[in-house]
Amino acid sequence: MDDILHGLNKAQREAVTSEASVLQVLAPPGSGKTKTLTTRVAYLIAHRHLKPWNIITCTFTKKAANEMKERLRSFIGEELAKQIKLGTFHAIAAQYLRQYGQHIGLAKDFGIADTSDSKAIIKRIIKRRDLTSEVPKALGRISANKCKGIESGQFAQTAKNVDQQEFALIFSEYEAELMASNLLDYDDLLLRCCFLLRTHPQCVSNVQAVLIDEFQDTNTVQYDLMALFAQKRNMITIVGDPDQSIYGFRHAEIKNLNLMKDQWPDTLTINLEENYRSSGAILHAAQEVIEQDESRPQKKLQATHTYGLRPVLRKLPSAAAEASWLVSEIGRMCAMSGKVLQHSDFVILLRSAALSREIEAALGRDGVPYRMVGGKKFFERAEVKIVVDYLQIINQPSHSEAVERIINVPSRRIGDATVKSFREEASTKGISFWELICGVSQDKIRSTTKLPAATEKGVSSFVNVILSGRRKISEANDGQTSLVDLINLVVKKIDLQSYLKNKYENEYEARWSNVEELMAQAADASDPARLKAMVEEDSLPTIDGLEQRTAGSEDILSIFLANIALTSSAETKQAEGAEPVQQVTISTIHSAKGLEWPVVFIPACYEGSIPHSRSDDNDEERRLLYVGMTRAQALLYQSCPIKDTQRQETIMSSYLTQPGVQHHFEEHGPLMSIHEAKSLATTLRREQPTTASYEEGKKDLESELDNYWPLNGEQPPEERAKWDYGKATNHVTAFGTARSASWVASTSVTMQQQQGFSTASATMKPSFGSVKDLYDDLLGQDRLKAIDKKQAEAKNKSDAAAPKGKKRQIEGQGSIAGFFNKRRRPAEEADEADEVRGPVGLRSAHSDPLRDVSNIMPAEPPSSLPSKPLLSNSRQIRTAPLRKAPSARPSQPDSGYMFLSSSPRKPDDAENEPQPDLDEAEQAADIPQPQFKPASTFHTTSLQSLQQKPLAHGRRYGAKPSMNGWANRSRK
DNA sequence: GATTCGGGAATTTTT
DNA sequence: TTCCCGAATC
Repeated sequence: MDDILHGLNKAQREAVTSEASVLQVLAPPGSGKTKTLTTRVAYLIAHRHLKPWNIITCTFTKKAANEMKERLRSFIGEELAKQIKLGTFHAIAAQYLRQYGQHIGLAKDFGIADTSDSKAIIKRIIKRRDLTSEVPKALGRISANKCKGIESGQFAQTAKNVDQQEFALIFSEYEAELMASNLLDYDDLLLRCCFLLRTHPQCVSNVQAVLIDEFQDTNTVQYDLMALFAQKRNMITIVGDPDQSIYGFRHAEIKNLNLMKDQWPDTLTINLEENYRSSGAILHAAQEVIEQDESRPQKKLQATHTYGLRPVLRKLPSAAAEASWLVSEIGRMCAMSGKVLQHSDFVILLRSAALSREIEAALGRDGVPYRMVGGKKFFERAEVKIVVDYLQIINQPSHSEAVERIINVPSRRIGDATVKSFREEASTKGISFWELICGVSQDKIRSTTKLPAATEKGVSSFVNVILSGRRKISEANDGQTSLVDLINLVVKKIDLQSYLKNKYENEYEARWSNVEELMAQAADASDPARLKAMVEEDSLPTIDGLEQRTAGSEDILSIFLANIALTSSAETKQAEGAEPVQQVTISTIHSAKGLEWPVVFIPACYEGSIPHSRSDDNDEERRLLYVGMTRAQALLYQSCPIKDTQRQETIMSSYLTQPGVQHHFEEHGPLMSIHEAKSLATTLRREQPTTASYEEGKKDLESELDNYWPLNGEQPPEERAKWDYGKATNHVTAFGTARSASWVASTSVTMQQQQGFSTASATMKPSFGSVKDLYDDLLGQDRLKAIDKKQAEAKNKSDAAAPKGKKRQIEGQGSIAGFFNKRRRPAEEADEADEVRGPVGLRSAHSDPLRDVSNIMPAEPPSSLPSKPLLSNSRQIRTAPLRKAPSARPSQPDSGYMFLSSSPRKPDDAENEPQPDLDEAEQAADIPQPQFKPASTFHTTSLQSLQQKPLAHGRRYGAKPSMNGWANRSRK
């Protein structure tokens, strides 16, 4: 008992051990939700003597399911853990349908239609009927209805206006086509399972407990399914957080929380309130954002960490600049943190996967290893999909979608027209597409479709591939089924290698390695031990008097394919004993849910991206940003290019420009003094960096500061010089100066402020300028030369060795002088720019800030103090007022930086606040926290596989984003 | 007449 | 990458 409960706080413990039959655990991000749920499962088994195979646990993503499985394994051991029915709603539903589907007239080998199948079907219906509906809209509408449990017949009866009737037609034809191909779409899996459990409650008569993760994301059908799973004993535990509801587009119903209370009036609700993940500064900022939603009930959120480093909100000239800044910050943080941070500690969270382009390119340029999660999935990559489609058809030839998709891949001179004719013929003859072409090629059917000789040959070669595949399976039935052999057969028969070589030329290797990856996975799945485990895991407990169809080894292909359809991520298993690959993660915010990283970047924070222009639920977009922000443990970066990818001016996301938000952010990356590096390590519960390791890390750094890109989002001088040559005068009149080297010149802020009134930076607090001035001056005068000197030395050194990352080195800067001039203009040189800069009013007050600090320090801290505690009745950690700073600012640069960055706690705290400080953080450190293990839990792109298999072709993380396809474009 | 090929445009989030 | 269009090609 103690073992299991060890390390839980009071509320978590209460939730885990609760006697309540129906239990809701509501919990903010980072409060150990999933941990609580997992522990409860273990507790139910160990102390309530529930049988693992009678417990159903549903998650929303495969990833979450795997995480939980992993954790359970360490809790109750491999044996027990694998017997728990744990998976996504869809996976569990599919399991029930495979085993009991015959009771509702479902064929055993039903296929699962993925989105592209569904789209293709709808598209065809619309074309055939000459309708005006748009495919994605129709699909969404179909899904919306299905999620609410409305079937096509029902809808047709209530359809009134033309629009509804047209949709009713699409809906019912869509259903008919699925049926004809023996396919279930994602919604069908849930719906049919509901139907099964309603009509045959015996199927779940064994179920003792049902647990649901991320309950706020359930839709109506999933809710029903949950209730049906639990119908015998009504033992339900859910965990969730309405603030993290980001699946409205998938018809999630937050109402389900209340519905549950209505349905089971004795539902017990337990709130978890303590956040163990993020630094106080990050929580404050995130809280400020989520509280903009006024319809939202107030909630407690208690930070357990120190305030830490303030989040960063950075402006940059363009998406490309943003990407390159981001990559340089990753490098800088790795170096400046005294070895506390490494690549795998960073994640880049995107609103949409398409935003990854520039970032992948920038990472590639600097040779930073990365992997992409979400976005294009492994099994949807064209070359993989081809093979998978062949397998689908071999497994189940009635899968007409797949047939149509690849009958002409590689080209067999079977074009759209032929396909269309076949399709129509098949439907008039009442047979499937496959049956038709099979008959035609064997001269058993006289086709009405006229075929040229070449096409006819193409058809029979296609049929041949499928038939030999099927033969292979039936032969293998008595011996060993080998998926790998099957794949090899397909690959050979269609000569996939030549096809890929032709089509992708220089990308061929990467493509082919994806196919190899698929084979590796197939090999993995057909390993006898693994196969046995798979079949076992896939089986439900037997129930007396209920006929069950069991999976045999001949079903390995079915199971393999079903797994593919229900898998968002193909995890590449880490080779045992191998060093985990250190790589940065790129992910969509949606896919990052439930996970955490030490450092989080959220780029492209502008209107249209987040909130997304296509979204109609502003609150959900805000929650999405909140989810993104709260993934961060120690450091959060948000950024906004002032021009988007189309070079259009952007407006910063309104969530970040609301009054009260901006002062939670720093305008540039942290200075990362050794003190800050130590505090970072504390938040992460890692070993403190030593002075030696800190200095060591900095050695090879090009710049110790986030100072290359001007804070106002303009181009840095060098880049401007490139682009604006000859147009400089315009800029002088419009912006004050073309040389807006705001990053270092002591006076640049003056200019920025003037500019601020006419640009987005108007939200900037004027007083903040002086702080920045001081910052700049310190840099300029005290530290700068030393830094540069060291850098120049380092540079000389590294020049001798092979220089890495030369992207920002400036041409003709062989001399150190050139380096100084261009990279870090010393303050005295910057003065000459003043003339162009105009009024210097503000500047006069602190022309010598080093001597006269008190003059420029505002009486009250301008911006760094959160306006209010997160909640009035909770103990909060605050930053110290800056006013203490002058005295705290001795001549040693280090402490000066410390104070400027305003992140570490100040002596004031001790007097004013009951401080949950280091001591408490250390207490918290005793609590074992959910540790995310990126390398083993994530989908890995082929880029990783490229790295793991030493590449034959010498291109690792190449100079271009080789996998996202955009590379095609730049290829001539 | 059908197929292929090239160029240009658009691309939310997930099971 | 996919989709669409129109022109070149079989």
